[in-house]
Amino acid sequence: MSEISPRRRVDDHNEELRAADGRVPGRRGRATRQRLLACTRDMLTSTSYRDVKVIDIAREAGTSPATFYQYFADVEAATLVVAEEMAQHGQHLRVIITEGSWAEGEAMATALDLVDAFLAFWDDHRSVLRVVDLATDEGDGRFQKIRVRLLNDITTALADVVREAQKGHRIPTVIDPMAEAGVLVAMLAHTATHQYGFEFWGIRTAKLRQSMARHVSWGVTGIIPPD
Amino acid sequence: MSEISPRRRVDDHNEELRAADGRVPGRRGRATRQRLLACTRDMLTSTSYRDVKVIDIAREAGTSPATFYQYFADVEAATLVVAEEMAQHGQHLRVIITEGSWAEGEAMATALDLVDAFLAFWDDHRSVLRVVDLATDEGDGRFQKIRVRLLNDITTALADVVREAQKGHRIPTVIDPMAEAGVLVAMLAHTATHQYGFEFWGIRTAKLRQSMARHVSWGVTGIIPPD
DNA sequence: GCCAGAATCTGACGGCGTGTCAGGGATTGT
DNA sequence: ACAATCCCTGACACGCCGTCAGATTCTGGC
Repeated sequence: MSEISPRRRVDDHNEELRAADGRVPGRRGRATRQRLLACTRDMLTSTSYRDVKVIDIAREAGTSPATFYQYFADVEAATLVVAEEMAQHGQHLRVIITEGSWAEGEAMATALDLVDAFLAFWDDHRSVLRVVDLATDEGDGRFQKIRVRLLNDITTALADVVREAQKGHRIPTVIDPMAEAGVLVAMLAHTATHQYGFEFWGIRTAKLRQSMARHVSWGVTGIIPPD
Repeated sequence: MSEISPRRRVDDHNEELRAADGRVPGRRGRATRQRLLACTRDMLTSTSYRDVKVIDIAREAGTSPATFYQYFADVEAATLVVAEEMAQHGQHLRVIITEGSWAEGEAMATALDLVDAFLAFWDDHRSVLRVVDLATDEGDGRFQKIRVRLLNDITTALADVVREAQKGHRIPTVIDPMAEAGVLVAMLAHTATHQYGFEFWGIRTAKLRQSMARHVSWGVTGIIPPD
């Protein structure tokens, strides 16, 4: 049938994009693709994951289901791209850890910055993050990869701070820096995900923020924060 | 059409069970219902949540889709019952907190017991728990209720320990006991959920266990655990 | 054991979403 | 203006959903 075009140049973005039939999409095609991605993101926030239908995304984007399949194999494939974009935006969290001061008297403030950034980021991307979490947990390697890309930088950055504290003998060496950092990230991620649930049963976010920052600060420096 | 039977006696279980047409199911009916529930549980563990179909559950249970709808409105309704059963089984986690000793020198051991019980419980029920998490996060009140029933007892039990430590001035009173307990439970829950993910990228469960127990122990008693 | 009546199950059907073509518009370069 | 290329969609076969009416199985009284 249709032979693969020998022209494989992509002078456009970073990746080699392909439509279902092997074409390299042009300007109009890429615009449609972006529109579909945006609508996927919207559907994800307004609809239960189980009920996100190709036909709805297409309708919302003012196009037909067949067009959707030109660019994505299924809803999951589109979601994957949306998740990838989100992970890109998460890189700034790392900077807070590496640039901030973890010295005595300043660690708590840095920890609070980190907590705030976490809560804000999770709030902005909650709908995508919950799907990433679910799919990762179900063993989907592609989503797991994204989740790792997002969290690994943060975890290793925190682990570095732990190692520093271990050099100063403020944290026992039996503690594994990566495990310690991972546990802290887990705490941040889960609390951020269920922020609203906590509020719902009477716990104020301000108080959560304080408890979290306290654990982060102590966990990575070994110094008990001042009251 | 069919009037509701005036016989409302239920001398059987705790709840008033009704089939789709208002009947009170007898022995055979209840057995079928249980079979469908078991198969729902199985499908949930072997299939991505999005892809759990009524037709598959029915086939697995050796019956027809129409029979499924006799007992449940949809897959979600059956999942809800499965989740409720799971929450019942989680009550034993509370006992570890209330019965265990949080005295200096013993708190770390109690914390380790709690962590182990958490990891084991989450491992047993991972597939149901991830759906509960997703649905809760999507704003489904029924699943949220179950989640609360499961976690609230644990959280309040931990909060009580925190309050005790505050009386002894080992934890500053600016800390909100429920917030502190909630954060610790979040840490336990999230780490337990993604246990395999951690292993996958080189962090041993034994080390996670240690870091978590350390945070729990310090968080509720204010005492830095011995190395 | 037999039968009426209740309890339970299921075949069949209309409706809707999926995923795939082939073919028809739209856009671009010349 | 006219190809050549790019992009979109109508139409279709398939599969699952959710609901009946009616068939099948069970139960208690005789």
